[in-house]
Amino acid sequence: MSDLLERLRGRGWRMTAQRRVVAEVLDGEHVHLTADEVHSRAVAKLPEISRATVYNTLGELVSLGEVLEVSTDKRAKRYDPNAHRPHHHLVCAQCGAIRDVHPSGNPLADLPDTERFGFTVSDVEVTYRGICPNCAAA
Amino acid sequence: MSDLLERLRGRGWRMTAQRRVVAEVLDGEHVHLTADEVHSRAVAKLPEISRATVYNTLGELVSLGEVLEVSTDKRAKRYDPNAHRPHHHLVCAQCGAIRDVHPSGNPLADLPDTERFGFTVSDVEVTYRGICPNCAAA
DNA sequence: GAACCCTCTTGGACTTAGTCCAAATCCAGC
DNA sequence: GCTGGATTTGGACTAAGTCCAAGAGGGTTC
Repeated sequence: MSDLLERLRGRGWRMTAQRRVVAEVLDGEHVHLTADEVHSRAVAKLPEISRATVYNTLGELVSLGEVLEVSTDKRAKRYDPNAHRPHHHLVCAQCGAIRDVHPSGNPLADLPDTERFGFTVSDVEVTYRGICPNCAAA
Repeated sequence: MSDLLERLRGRGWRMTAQRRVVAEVLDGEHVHLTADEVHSRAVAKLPEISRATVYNTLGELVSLGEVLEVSTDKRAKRYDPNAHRPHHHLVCAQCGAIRDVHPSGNPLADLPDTERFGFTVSDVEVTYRGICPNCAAA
């Protein structure tokens, strides 16, 4: 993730302790954290970091394309540090667990021109829903 | 939509003025309304209906499978009365407009067993993102 | 067609997720 | 080291939705 810090510096980011911590948290575990989870992990490393800063930094990372926002219909948005490898999500309808998956086809190709209504379509987001092995066993 | 009312009665629903109004609102315009928009349209027909009732009724319709919850990453969930014809959504990244679309392939088939991690996958939700003609012109 | 039971509705308080802002802080270039 | 302007802070605020106890009103029964 020092790569990430480099890239950010290259884009004119002023490097602060807070931003470094947020980046470290995202890099540390490749799970899909909510903003609040990022915040509490960040507080563990830098007690005086504020919620507002975490939101700011996450927002900036998203608009730079370094991190993806995922909204599987749960309450809170989640942040996915795996932005550079395109992938989709598999969500357990019961416990909310999320896994990254890599399907074979390209769903963009499945949308014929007649179904585009003049839109310039640039992106697809696919969410598979089902029951995870844990919940199925219970 | 009297069909819908029939189906609901058949499932043991007590038919009240409030529920009828919510069903009418959803049937009236085939757009994707937020709960609040449903509420304000319902108030126009039945001034004393409360927000809690609208939320309750929408939740019941969703769990009966008569209406779909759509969460394109905007703030609020939207409700899609078109639950009986499977379809996906095309969302304008700028103005948030939503259109129903019917792609050709079946994305479920694109997820190989090796990418299912033991999940019992039952559903896919596909959201295409782009810029609508209106916003592109502006 | 009156009475009753039980489901629905109400409205207001509460929760959760996130945004905003003015004042204080602190990075980076000189 | 100083300084200017970008960042951070924390607390108030907003939006969306949930919860609950009390009251209302469907529909069934006689």
